[in-house]
Amino acid sequence: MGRSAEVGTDWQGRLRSRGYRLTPQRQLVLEAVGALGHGTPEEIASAVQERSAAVSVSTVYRTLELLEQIELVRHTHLGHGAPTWSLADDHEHVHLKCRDCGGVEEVDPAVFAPTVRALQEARGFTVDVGHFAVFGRCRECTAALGG
Amino acid sequence: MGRSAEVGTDWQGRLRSRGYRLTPQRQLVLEAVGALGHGTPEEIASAVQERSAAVSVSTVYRTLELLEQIELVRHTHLGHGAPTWSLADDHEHVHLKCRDCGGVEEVDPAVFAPTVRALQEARGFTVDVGHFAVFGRCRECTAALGG
DNA sequence: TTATATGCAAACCCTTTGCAATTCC
DNA sequence: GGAATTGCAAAGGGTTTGCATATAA
Repeated sequence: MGRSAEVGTDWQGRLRSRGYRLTPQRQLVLEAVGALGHGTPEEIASAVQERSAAVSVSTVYRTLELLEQIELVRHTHLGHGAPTWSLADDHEHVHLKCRDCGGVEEVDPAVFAPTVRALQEARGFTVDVGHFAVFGRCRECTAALGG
Repeated sequence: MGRSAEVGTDWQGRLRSRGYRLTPQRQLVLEAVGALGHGTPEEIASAVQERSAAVSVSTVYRTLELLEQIELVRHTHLGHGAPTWSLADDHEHVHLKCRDCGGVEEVDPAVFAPTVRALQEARGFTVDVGHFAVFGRCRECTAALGG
């Protein structure tokens, strides 16, 4: 949380080259995602509004969708609530979500390499390991179960 | 879809032994999940209502939660919409969801064995492979991308 | 100038909740 | 009889949409 990342320098070009306009809102959203590291649309909207009062939530949603299309940001589903957004070129990782305590830990995507390879070969399916969290029970909660 | 499964015979005992009551609504929900194979709360409610007109949606939600606690049903998040519920003792599988066409295919959980083992050893994290779908791009959509 | 982007408010989907009436045990 | 369960309707979170206004190019 709060780990900040640099926004890449080519974002203006990525927008322009596809005929999209460069607006203050888009810049602010992109910077907020970078500054937050992870954030829900609500959190991103708050961060943006600290800098510019009246940026609407709809604009945040529309902007995130747009920025995702041009691969500047991505989002992950951690569970029931809102998804969390981060910069696309930030260090990728997989989220482990505990069913009992609700805690989220991060793990290197390399752990999934054998599975990713197997699905590619068996099904021609190219996995995006980070999009959904991995669900289960963490060490502490397993221990607390007393088993 | 629509693949039906038998509801186990001990469900009445599982409810009673924990002090829960046996109600027509609970039986109907459980049977509907079995008959549907997979279903969203909305779909389950519809199926139930064909048999008994005025079973409310709230009851379906409350019942699914209860039946999950006593491990008679389980649910999976396939993406943005409502989760899909199935019988707990039905053949377990992992869902592969395509980012482009939105299609869902099923795969044997055994594919995840190496990853599950690695997470257990490295983190003490016990994975429930079926709870979230695996996201990516299916063979057809990859081909359609033109190489 | 004008198509694109925004703000606002209302609508939307999915789910939960409070409460009075019902029902299982 | 009394606690557990239900139905209803309202509220809740998260997200999308229609439309008039504003603005980047």
